[in-house]
Amino acid sequence: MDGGSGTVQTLLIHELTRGHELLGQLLANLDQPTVTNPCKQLASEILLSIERALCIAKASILESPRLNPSYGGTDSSVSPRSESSEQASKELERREMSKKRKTLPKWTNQVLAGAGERPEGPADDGYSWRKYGQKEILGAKHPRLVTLRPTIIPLQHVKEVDMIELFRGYYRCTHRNTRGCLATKQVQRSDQNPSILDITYRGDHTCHQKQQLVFPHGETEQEQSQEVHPLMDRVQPQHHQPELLLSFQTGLRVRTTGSCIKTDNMVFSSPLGMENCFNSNFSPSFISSAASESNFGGANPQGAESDYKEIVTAASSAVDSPFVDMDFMLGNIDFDPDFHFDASAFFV
DNA sequence: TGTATTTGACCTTA
DNA sequence: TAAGGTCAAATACA
Repeated sequence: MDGGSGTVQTLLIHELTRGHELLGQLLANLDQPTVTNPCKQLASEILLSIERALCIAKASILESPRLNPSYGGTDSSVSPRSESSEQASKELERREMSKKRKTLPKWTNQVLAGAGERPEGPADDGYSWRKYGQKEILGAKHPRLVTLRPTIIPLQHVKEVDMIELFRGYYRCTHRNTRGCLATKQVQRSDQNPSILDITYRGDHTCHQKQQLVFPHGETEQEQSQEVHPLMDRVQPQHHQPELLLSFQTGLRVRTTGSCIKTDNMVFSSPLGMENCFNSNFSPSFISSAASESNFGGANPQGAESDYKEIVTAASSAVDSPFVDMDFMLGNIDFDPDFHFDASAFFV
């Protein structure tokens, strides 16, 4: 694996070097007050370059635990150890995993639970999930409708909606063991509106179940929009996506505040990880409720026939993740002339 | 027989 | 200490 991390480091150095060079060119151009377009282009290229470097760095960080022989996956090749040392090791692994999960980006989807909606939410969000647990929701506002235990009440006699009301289901990526994919999701009935399911996703898929890895740089945004985050393709019919992108390009200003990137009416705080970093222009978190309304409002061709629609609400905890602040591609966004980018912060 | 789900126990965190 | 989250053995299913 050392070779792999060496390649990553080389890429990182290459991208940072290129960013530095481009920045030098930009500074040279800034000395010519009449020339503005090259500056703009250079600024875009620098951002892309720096962002690639950040993604590479993130990947390097995320990969590193797997290089560690004590990584908590199922590794049958681990040599036998004494019982006590094995226990201590397991305990250590558990704590490390716990810390790691805590830093994973987290975001929530709200899904209208249609009739027959399964507790795990949409039947297909593009990834395969494996249920690993279920817990009763304590302190839920909505009263219990049944006391559910399959051994007490036959499942066929219990409405699924009743089950959702009582429990939070825990799901993880099927490829967790085989590919070390740490993505998980939790599904529960919304406390505010029982007809809505809250689906909380945590962590990005590193298993590449659905996405292709890399888009050719010159690919059109429409082509890129066909390959969206698994959550996005539930948000709206795909033919609406170019319009959405257009709205980003024309109607929004981008500003950065701390680790979040905001627009005038929404907060960008992407949960995307390495795989999406290179091929997505936006994440589910980009869709504010306002945007959802404007795009959904009666124009959804699926309309009432649709089993559900998703309302992407927020990136609830991504803010405190050190990995999320620049996780989307700015290449397709025209910069506001007033936009100020302080690249020096990246070189401290 | 392999894979997915269920569920009680256990661990972590606030 | 209670609640959230995860593990892993038992069980179900294709």
